[in-house]
Amino acid sequence: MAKRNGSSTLSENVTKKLRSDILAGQYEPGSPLTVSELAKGFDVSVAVVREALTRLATQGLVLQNPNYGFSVKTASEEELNNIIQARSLNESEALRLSIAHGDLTWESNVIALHHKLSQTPEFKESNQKLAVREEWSCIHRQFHYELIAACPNPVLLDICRRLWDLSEFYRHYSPPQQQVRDGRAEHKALTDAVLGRDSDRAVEIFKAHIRLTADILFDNR
Amino acid sequence: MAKRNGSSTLSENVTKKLRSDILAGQYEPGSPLTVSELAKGFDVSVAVVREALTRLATQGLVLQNPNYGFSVKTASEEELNNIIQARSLNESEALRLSIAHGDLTWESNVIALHHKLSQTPEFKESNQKLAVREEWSCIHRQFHYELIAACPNPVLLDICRRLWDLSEFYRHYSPPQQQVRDGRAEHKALTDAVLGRDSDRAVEIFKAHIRLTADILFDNR
DNA sequence: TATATTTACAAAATCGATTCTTATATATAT
DNA sequence: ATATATATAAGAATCGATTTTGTAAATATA
Repeated sequence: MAKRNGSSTLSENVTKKLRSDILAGQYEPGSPLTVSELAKGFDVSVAVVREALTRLATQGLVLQNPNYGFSVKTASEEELNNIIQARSLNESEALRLSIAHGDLTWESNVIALHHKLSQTPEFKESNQKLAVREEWSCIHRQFHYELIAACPNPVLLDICRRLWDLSEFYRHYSPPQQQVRDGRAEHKALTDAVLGRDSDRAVEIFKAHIRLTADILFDNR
Repeated sequence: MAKRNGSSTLSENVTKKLRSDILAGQYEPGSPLTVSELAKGFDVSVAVVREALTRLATQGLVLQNPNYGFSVKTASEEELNNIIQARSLNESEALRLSIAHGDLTWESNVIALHHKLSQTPEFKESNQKLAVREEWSCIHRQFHYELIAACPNPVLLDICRRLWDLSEFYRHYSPPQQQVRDGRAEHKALTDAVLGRDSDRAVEIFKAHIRLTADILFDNR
């Protein structure tokens, strides 16, 4: 850090790094984020870190208690359900609109990303336990985002993006998955429905897909 | 400003003031928000204003161009339509959930706020033109928020709150209304449907209500 | 004249230091 | 023993100054 490259700002860079660190599970949920410590770690001033934390707090990934400082967002099954419900609502609608408006280029991108996703391993063996690979995580996100990318409503897309971040948070922090389901089949079916312009079916599959994700995370049966 | 009261922070206060100023139409859409000027105006340091602007930028009321500064959000008919679409989706769902979960206290609050709203004049004559009264604006907001207050999903409610701010922005900045419709009848019908626990009807009225609001603002026929 | 380079300036971004808050520990009083 | 008051230290919030960036005017170059 400490040096600016091109036209970006330190605040922007620190915000991105901090966000991806939090989403990648670098910090425990609820653990304090001390401004001065982070500033030392990133080798920037407190103002920069403060601005980054303020951004993340407004987005809900970080909590802010006035005069008490910042902490990583906490996790609860109840909140995950609420996030899934909101995502289900907004991403389904975005998906419908995307299917209705997508052109050939969009179709091609969906196919390309589905292929990429299907060829990328989801887990890695590290220290006896399964860990989600960051690369897969990234492609998975791109795939889901591409599905709704043709939605012509940026306001809706922005909501979807933020809700995605919130669910992504849970993917890394929750108790380790008991079962490993085959997401590949679901992604394939979803892609087929989308390319076949079958909105109802695509939405149906999508809703089941994210519902199941939540269930597995907290091991509901 | 310059002095802190109780447990709140300067940043919080400035954020609130700035937000309500923007929503009340104090600044032109797209006009620059110079940090140092605002700091002088509020009698605080630049850091405080910067933090406030960062928050508002993350919420979409302010635009931020890296190394170029902040400006008030711009307004377009297209964006208003997108906001209305997102609001329609989220607030309708929140309304359904609220109607399904609301208890007696909630019912009473809805009745109380509807009464208050119905007894408050919407416009005031100032310099030949109609201006929205801030007091009405505030009660109107409270009324709509109370309708969905019993929704048990805070994530959804937060989305609704933000989208409300974005539409509120348009209420003050758009070209002056040609026609003055009677919102009272609509609010009455909406309240009746809600208290009668008729979700479908309530949502139907609500959607028409906000659709009409957008149409009038940009004078669509 | 048109284009490129330099300079000057205003405002943004960043910094390091100072002032406030809160929580904890210690002391004093009931 | 419990409650209240005081001291202290860690960290948040704020400040004013410094550095960097982008814009526009001025100058130089083709």
